[in-house]
Amino acid sequence: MSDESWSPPAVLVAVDLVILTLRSSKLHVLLVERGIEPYRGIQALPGGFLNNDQEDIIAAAHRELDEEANLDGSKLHLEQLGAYGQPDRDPRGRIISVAYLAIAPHLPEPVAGTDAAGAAWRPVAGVLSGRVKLAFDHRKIVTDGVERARSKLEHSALAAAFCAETFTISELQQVYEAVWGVRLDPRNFYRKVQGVPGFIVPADVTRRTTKGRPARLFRSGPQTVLHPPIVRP
Amino acid sequence: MSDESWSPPAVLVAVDLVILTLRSSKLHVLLVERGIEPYRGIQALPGGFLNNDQEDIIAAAHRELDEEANLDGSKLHLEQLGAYGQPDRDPRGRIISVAYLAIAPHLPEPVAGTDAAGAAWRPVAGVLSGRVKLAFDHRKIVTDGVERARSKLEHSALAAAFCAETFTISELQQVYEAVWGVRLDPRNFYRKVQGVPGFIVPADVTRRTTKGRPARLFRSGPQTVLHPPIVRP
DNA sequence: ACAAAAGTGTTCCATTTACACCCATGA
DNA sequence: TCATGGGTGTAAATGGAACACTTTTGT
Repeated sequence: MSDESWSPPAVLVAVDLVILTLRSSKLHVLLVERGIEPYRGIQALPGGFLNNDQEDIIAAAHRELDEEANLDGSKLHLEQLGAYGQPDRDPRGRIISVAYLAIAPHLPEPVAGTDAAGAAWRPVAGVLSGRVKLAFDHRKIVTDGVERARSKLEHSALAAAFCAETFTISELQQVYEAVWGVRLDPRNFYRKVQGVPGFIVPADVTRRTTKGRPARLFRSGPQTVLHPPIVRP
Repeated sequence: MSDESWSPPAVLVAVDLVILTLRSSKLHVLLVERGIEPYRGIQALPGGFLNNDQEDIIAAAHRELDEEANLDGSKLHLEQLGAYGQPDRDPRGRIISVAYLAIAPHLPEPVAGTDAAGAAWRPVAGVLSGRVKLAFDHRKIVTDGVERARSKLEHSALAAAFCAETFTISELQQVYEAVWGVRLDPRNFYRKVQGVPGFIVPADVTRRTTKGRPARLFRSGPQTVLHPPIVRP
């Protein structure tokens, strides 16, 4: 404390990404297989170190999103989860990771093309249950990310980030059902969502059709906080 | 990326504390006057650098809580707010700050004795409105901390952390009113709080008295998440 | 015509709100 | 006995859950 020659320790800062999306109505997270030690061959979150000491942390998150997941970060939802800094979390030394939560829309493309070895969408259920082993403290980070997403569906317009630019109300319902892991009544959901001013706005008279009566299309509205909220059952 | 000799940049990591408490039924935050440049003489959050490269971040927060605010960290609520890492946030160079939110009970003691120059409880209203100037990005951090507290009052037992070991229901109500900045009906609040199983439990038949009918005393219950929640009006 | 999904109306029930009222104590 | 805050009862308003029912399309 009173040591004049003392100077604060410098540490390495990494960024890790919890990228969630919906595939066949199930919640998935993007994982990569580690190509180097430690945890070589084990699944891990995409991420990496800051590029230089002038790079903003969220800019590094955007960059990794592009490099490792081939996703245009400027378009999708990205928010900070927090800092993970247990001294022993990385055997290479003191590394503090700032984790981010990203939500990717369900794109028609088959898989995310990436330069990282073996990047793949994995069902979140397998990760949370512990059936999929993760490197470092990444399972804890995924758990926190999923809980954040679950919580934010209630009070924010986050659900729309899982959808394409335009979407039907039942597509939106599938987001809530997949993330929360519950079944919702389509009729009540329909009105509840419509009853939140500014959450979703009608997109033209356009309609899309698969089977049954075509649904109206909507796009994300101006409101980011939901009044009233869509509450979990 | 493909540069073999590249190594990640090391940065300095600091911890900043948003310590909230209630004084005369108003929400206050602990600020210190900076004794050195940059921002000498300006109000700032208590905080400091990691002690060494083995110190856990939350341990550093506990230590600063003790050093700068003379508060026993083991007893009060402490949770991470997030990492603040804009490259230009500190003119001395690249410093990433991990911010924590702490809730201190309203102690009978006059002021928190501290070794930092001019530590004092300041009304949060003055800080949020911009009337009190803060160093670095600390105003943003306080804003985030207060919003976190407001939000967590709804779904968690955080409010009890503002109170002494035992408290009356109307004291608990004052917490909600001060943090949310609203008036609540005492009669409905009384029942609503009692209707959440495990939130508060009766403490003996003991009672305290000032004016009017003495109130029953309660202590914090085992439940940390509130079912049903206490919702903001 | 039928299946399937979209969208509407309505009933029932739990929760919330507003407020009248009673209780226990100090001065 | 009066003022003051603690605590209870209750009726009206609100909002959510459940579900019957109508609409619009493809086959």
